[in-house]
Amino acid sequence: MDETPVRGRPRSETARRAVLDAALELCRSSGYQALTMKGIAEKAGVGRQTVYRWWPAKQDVLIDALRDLALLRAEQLNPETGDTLSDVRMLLDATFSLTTALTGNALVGLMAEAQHDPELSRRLQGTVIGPRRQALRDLLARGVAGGELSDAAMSLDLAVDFAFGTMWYRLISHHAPVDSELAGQITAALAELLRPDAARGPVPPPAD
Amino acid sequence: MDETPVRGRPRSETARRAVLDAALELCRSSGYQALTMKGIAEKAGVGRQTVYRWWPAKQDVLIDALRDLALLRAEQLNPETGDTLSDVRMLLDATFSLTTALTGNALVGLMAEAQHDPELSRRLQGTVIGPRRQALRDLLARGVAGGELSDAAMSLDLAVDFAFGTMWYRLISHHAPVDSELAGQITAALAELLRPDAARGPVPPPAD
Amino acid sequence: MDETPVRGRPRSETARRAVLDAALELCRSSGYQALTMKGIAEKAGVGRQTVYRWWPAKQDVLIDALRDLALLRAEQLNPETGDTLSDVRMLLDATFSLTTALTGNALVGLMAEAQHDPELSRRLQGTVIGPRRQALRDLLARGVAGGELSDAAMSLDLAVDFAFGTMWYRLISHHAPVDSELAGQITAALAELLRPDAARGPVPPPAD
Amino acid sequence: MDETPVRGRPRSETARRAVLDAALELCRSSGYQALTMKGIAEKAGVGRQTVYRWWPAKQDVLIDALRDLALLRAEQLNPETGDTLSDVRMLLDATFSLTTALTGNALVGLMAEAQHDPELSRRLQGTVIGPRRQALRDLLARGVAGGELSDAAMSLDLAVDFAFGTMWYRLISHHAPVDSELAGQITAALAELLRPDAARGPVPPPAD
DNA sequence: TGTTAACCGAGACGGTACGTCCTGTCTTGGC
DNA sequence: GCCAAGACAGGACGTACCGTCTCGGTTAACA
Repeated sequence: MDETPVRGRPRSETARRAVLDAALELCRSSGYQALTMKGIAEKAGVGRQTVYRWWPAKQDVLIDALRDLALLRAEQLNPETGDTLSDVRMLLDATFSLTTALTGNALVGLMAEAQHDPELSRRLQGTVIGPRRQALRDLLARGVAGGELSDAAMSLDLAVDFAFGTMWYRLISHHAPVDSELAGQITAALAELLRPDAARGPVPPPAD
Repeated sequence: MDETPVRGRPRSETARRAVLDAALELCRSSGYQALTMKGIAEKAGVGRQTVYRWWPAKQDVLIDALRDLALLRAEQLNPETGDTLSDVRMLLDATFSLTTALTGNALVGLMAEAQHDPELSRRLQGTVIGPRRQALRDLLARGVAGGELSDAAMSLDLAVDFAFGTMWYRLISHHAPVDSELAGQITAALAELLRPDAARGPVPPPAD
Repeated sequence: MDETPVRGRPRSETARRAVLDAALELCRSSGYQALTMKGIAEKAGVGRQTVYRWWPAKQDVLIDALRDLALLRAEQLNPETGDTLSDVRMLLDATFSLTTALTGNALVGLMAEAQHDPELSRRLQGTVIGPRRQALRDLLARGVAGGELSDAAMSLDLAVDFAFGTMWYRLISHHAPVDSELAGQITAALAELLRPDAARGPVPPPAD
Repeated sequence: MDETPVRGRPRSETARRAVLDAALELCRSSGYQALTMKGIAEKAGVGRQTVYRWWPAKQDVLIDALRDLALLRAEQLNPETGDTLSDVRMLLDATFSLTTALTGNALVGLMAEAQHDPELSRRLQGTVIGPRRQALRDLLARGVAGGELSDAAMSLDLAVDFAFGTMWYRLISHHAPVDSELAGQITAALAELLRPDAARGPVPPPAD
């Protein structure tokens, strides 16, 4: 293979972990806005240049940290229990369990930052948002194909929006927890909305 | 009454409007993170102290700006057309129309900032989030009371989460617009979920 | 007059003095090399920007500080006691008394820095070096014109070099003090070298 | 003898020369302040550790480089032509010829650095300054002993200060060259000041 | 003719000063 | 008293260099 020959002192895994851990912890305790490259370096007991050497900005540190976490718990995006609704519930459960207190601030802060950083937005879509969204949609589509579900009355895209929208809404607003019970409730609601015999109800008149 | 006798030069309405407009415009064009008290003052052509005199922080400027906007369009949170679903749709329409390009950044940025600012969180709940949420819930509750809807299969709170969660999700993620069509789709979905003859389907077993 | 109308908060004389004093003191105690803009600001209890606002680099701070000192003691470069040698001695005395422990480091450091900073070199020549040198040369020239001295055997320029060269040599090398006694000895030597009846001795053959 | 048996790869003379040359050249072209261990290593095409292994600081590199140069041209500190003034002139010539463009920056920079580094000061005195100074003084003392010169009117120490002070003054201030002509002029002046029949002139009154 | 140990390059490491920018406060003159 | 201007103390930014360290490779004297 074209394994580039390593020259010079190899990268310190200790420093890498210390930085990622410090970033998540600081983000949890003080919030995304207060998160600072300098603060990360000091908390991690690491030189400032060591942070900048590997991550251009605090967003990159956080994304790496989140990816590390996700990899650890990447049970599976595609549970395949045979039953579509069970698969849905397991996917939602697994997803919700990633939105812990440790990661909540980071996720919301990153999403906010992405409002005016298209590149960051693209990366978040590609790593954090997109795969989960696609996985759920695929599950539902499989259910439709198998006859368990029907998208006659409601588009699958909107169904997915319902599920993850509720999650984000609660993550942002904190008016209710994002837990396993919510996963069950959402699964039940999706079952209702996509039940095979559903017919689209009468659409209310436009609001003009 | 205790009308405090005004002394000295009265506050300049011109400066006030210039500051609020500058804040929203800068937030729109450069994002919440890049928004700066100094930047607001310069864009508004106003001394820095003039901004600090009336608003302690950039959040306060934005909240005031948003309130001004909302007041302008506060047709009503409670349309009362006689038909619950029509009322719901109108409320959603009115709400969605406030999440324009001009305000989207500000809303999301404020919500992110509120993650670690309980006071800000409280104020947002009291002004931006809470009233709309309560208004929708009240509409649905009235529909249940009138027999048009039923909360047998799904709690009204979760129904509200579906509606506004989808809105926030799209505001954050930009994968689909927040428009009148969405208002119609959500209304239809709510009608389905809360239809009087709905029965809660079998809940899938827990994932553990 | 075109007195520009002052706008905004006026410059703080307190801060100015604190910076100049801190710079000289730090230069004295730790040396020119260790002198730092950051260090100056901290020692002066002043924001870093306040230093940079008025002085681009540490050299500029030092030059200002030295100028302040020199102005305070600028009795006169041209004593005019009637007797040329007395004038010479007074000029040397006044000059040597400026090369205190407080300023020695600064002077030498600045001169060293000027080795590769033509602009700094020019400014030092114009403020610190040149005027003194010119004043001494003028005094000697006046003595020659008055018949008290003669430049037959030795150019006045070299005579000036002898006087100030010895001063700088001792400032740099510290092998002997730069004090009033030295002023007397140099004056006597100059009197000898420039005595009216001096004739240039036989020049030794070139070394080749 | 205690010749430690050399084991392993011997020190690279190539690297040593490259470092010394790079240091002098960088000091000449960019000045002492801008001289950097990193810069030296890179210019020399040598690892940074190779520089630090042999020289603790940039001063040490320069001193070694200067010593190498001096050794090459160490014609002699003690010419012994039989005539004291000729000897003096040859010594000054040899000394001045070392203060080339290549070494001027290094010398002045080192002297400035020595202001607050007693150890460096001591080493410079022992290698660069002291021996030359002592050699000149010895020459003059020999002349006094032989009756060619007299220290009745002026101490030999001050005479030495005149000679080397002028050199340093011009090295620092660049207002005139340090060349063979200067050596001749200084020799003539010393002959005048130390001529056997000189009598100390009337000392001007103290300035106070 | 291997062994072997010091050499050498490269470059990551924890630090620190750089000069810039923004913060929130203050202090002017003018309106 | 409000307003613009702008100086103030403070702190984070991202860059550059410091001196130390830790790698893989090289190389020459010794065995």
